[in-house]
Amino acid sequence: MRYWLMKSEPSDVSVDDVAAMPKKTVPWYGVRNFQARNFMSKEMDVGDGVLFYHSSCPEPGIVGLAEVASKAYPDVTQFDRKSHYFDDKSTRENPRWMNVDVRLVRKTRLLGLPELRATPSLATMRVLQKGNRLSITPVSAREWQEITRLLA
DNA sequence: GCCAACGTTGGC
DNA sequence: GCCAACGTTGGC
Repeated sequence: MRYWLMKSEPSDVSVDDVAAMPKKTVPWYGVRNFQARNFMSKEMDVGDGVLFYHSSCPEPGIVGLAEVASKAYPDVTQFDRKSHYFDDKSTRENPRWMNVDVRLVRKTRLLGLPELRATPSLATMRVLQKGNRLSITPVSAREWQEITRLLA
């Protein structure tokens, strides 16, 4: 069992959007970074814990607890010419991009960036490091426990 | 809108 | 394989 932080732009897919989905499940499409892709395709397992994070918005931070709900499979948006995420280097035979499904377990209060930064036990979190841009980062068991405690 | 940080591309 | 140029992310 591992833990992850996954960023989404709420103007694209917000925690409320996912809460409104059937089964509260969404394909985590649009990841176009090899390291983040590899986390999904090589390291995630069904049932792993996920911190649902809103980025590029007025109040960035953790907004929900979720879980990995499927193994990785080809991201359909890479084949869609009309999609912002279309990739002409990708073919059905050799897809470059994969995604897992993520199921929202529960929406939480906003645990915003300032509060994360103000919590000494969370100083190790990748998302708090200067210059971090990765949209998917591993979270340690200790960090996960501290965050679920703050959200209890 | 600014800018720091980082990833990718492509010429050599 | 190096590295400059360029593009993107994402907080502020």
